[in-house]
Amino acid sequence: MAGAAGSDPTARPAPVGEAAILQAAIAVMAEHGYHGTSVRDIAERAGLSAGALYHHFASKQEVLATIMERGIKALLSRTRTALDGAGDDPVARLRALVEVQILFHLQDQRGTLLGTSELRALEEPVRTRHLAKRAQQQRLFDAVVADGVERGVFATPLASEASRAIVVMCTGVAAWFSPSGRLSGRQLVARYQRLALAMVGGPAPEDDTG
Amino acid sequence: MAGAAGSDPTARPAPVGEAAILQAAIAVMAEHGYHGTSVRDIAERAGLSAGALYHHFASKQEVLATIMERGIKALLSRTRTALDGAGDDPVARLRALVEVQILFHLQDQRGTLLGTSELRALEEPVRTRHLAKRAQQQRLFDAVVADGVERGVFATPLASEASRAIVVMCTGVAAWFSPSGRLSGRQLVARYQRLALAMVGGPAPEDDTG
Amino acid sequence: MAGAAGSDPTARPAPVGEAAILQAAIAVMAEHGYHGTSVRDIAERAGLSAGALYHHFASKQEVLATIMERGIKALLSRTRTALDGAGDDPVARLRALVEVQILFHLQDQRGTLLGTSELRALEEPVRTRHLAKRAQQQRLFDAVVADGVERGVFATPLASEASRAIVVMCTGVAAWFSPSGRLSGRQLVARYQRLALAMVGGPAPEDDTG
Amino acid sequence: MAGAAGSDPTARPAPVGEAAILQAAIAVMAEHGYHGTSVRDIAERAGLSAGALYHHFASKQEVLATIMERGIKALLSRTRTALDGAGDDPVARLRALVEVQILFHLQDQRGTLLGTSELRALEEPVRTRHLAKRAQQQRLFDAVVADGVERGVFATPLASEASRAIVVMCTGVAAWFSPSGRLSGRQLVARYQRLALAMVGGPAPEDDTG
DNA sequence: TATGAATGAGGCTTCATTCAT
DNA sequence: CATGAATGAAGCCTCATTCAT
Repeated sequence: MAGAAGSDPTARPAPVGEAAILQAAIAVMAEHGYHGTSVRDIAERAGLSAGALYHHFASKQEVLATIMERGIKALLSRTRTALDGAGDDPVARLRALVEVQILFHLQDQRGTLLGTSELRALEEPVRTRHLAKRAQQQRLFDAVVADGVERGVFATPLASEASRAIVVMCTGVAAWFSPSGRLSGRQLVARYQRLALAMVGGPAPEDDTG
Repeated sequence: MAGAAGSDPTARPAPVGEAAILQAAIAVMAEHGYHGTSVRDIAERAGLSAGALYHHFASKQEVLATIMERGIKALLSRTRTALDGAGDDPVARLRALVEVQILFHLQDQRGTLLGTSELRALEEPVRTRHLAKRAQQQRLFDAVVADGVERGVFATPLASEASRAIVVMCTGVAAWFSPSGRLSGRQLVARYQRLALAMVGGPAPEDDTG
Repeated sequence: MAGAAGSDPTARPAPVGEAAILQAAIAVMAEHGYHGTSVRDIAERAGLSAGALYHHFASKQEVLATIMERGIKALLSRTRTALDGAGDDPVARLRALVEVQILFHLQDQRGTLLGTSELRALEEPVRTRHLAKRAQQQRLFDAVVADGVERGVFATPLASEASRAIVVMCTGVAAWFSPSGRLSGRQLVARYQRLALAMVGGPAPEDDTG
Repeated sequence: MAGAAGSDPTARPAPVGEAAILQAAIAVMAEHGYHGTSVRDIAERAGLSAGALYHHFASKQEVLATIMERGIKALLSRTRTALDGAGDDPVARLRALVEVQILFHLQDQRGTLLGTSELRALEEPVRTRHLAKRAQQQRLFDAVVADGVERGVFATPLASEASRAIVVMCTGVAAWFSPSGRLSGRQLVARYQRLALAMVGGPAPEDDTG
């Protein structure tokens, strides 16, 4: 069994209980969607019976809500942390934003897919709360871009469109990126940083495209 | 009844039969997804009984397949037509691509949402065919960008990333655009054209942001 | 099959649809109670699948509500009709009340059992409505007894207790009466009429105990 | 905590273990019926977990059986004790029967409701044993009434109907009596004694209706 | 074509019961 | 004794699909 012996200190134990269910649900729901996934699908993948799932969550909907809430909270938190460590320069701040956005969505590709496609399956009031957090996240980008424009570092007349497009394109990587593909995650970050700077009319970087 | 009298020559008659079903299905499935939508939901919205739907389509899956196939074919066709009329200049060609991409997704916002989120619900072999068409569509963008780079009109070292990001961001408008919002469709086109040019390192345009 | 041939003109056709379901539900629920009866139990007894039941009723609860509402309405209606035909004499009126009460509960023993034991399973607001009708029914008895007392025909100082006890004892016959038992329904009516008159201190009748 | 300190010598300690479970089960089952009550409902109300309940009873059915058996035994025993203390006079004996019957059902209204409505949920062979005890109880009334008739103290020609009706009406008080209502238990006893005597054609009492 | 009843599978959830801790 | 996680059966209900009318 996975994680049975103590031989490999780096091996994570197979998740149990709540964690196993959430992980299974992310995997299955990302593939088939909320309505296309049955509680049995989730439970089977998590290694327990359908009924047992209800010892950890009150409903299938609560499973989705938990996934969505944790996901957006983690993204917001990591984004804020990145900004805190990025200093004052708008270029550095935008690059930090793109980096964390790309890395986050790559590490949690399936969660991201869920987050974008299953918003409609989220019931109120969780849905409204979730949308508010997404708007917060967008505003973090808006503020950096606006600040750069104000200080003359970014030259675009399309601050808000650029800001939204950057978020959209960074989120979009989750839909097509493959870890076994042509580019590594780090390379992708570098390229999208450059792309983002181009979109806001920032200074052209030295060659950093890996 | 809607569209009964011929008084208003611009009023489209209420669609019937197949057309009514497809229109209803797009509306309902865009909101709740394929698996979140029942045949009854579609039929009710189309104004007939669930059983009657089966006189027009063999299955719910066939309804989805029809929507998806028609959608991607129309997009490809309109894209090709736009390119045919755009002349030889890479800038004009890219602008034409962005224009048709944006306008198409705005005119059929719900169909676009379906196309991106319900690919997973499409069964083989339709799914593979659909993916091939999407790749064709992407390659039309890739070719224009690559051509521009080759001819020195576009300066980006990230041709393929930019090309994909342009498609992603244009498709993305369907998810947030509101006809009653700040920008008209035409203004949006102008701004996304400029944004796209910035992404590929094209020549900065005169001010055209509306 | 029941009702297949036209040979017996008195044979009622096997009920179908709604009627079959209600009849089946009364039978099964009277035996096992609302919560002890599954939708499948009802459907099987009615000769259809569990799913088909939902073409006729929105829920199991609606089946119960229909049974209960029809039952109490029929009882009230028959009671009022009986009073209308009973003339002015309190003795005749009380006898009419007892007669209809007994006959009704004998003809629909299982429905009566449901009505008394499954009130608790009835959800609001149907439950409150049902209780109001039951109170109306009781008041019809109360009025006859009070009138008899006022006019000196009944001698009891316990009008309201007697009135309630009469209703309780008449309703109670549904719980123990057997058509194959010692007494016929008509005999039972005669005896309970005499008993009721005794309870209100009415005039002793000639011998009418069958 | 309830009953924690010994300060109030009249306060009963909160029941624990078996007693708590039985008390909880009576309360919950009287309201929702056997099948409408889950083991969890009982356990929660008794203040323990569902699993713990199985340290005290082998099954939900055993809980019901225990309640029903203890109830009918107590009623029979108290009835016999009352008869033993009532002397030889049929009037006194019938009054004693009614008194104990009413008081018992008032003290244990919910248990009585269970006893009448959940007989059907009782499995064999407990059910048959229970019915036998109920018949015994009825026969105690039958015997007193028959004796009174034989000795010319009661004048009714409907001995067995009256006897059954008396039991039914006395049991029925559990369904409607409210301690906060118009009548006290003692008053109710007096009135039902008078009513019972009227039913058997016994001698009219002095006024004792409280 | 259209309907509405029917079906059998499957959906989410609850249940009585067991058992390791 | 008590807990809480687990299970397999079952409960209510919805679904996609079929078919007689």
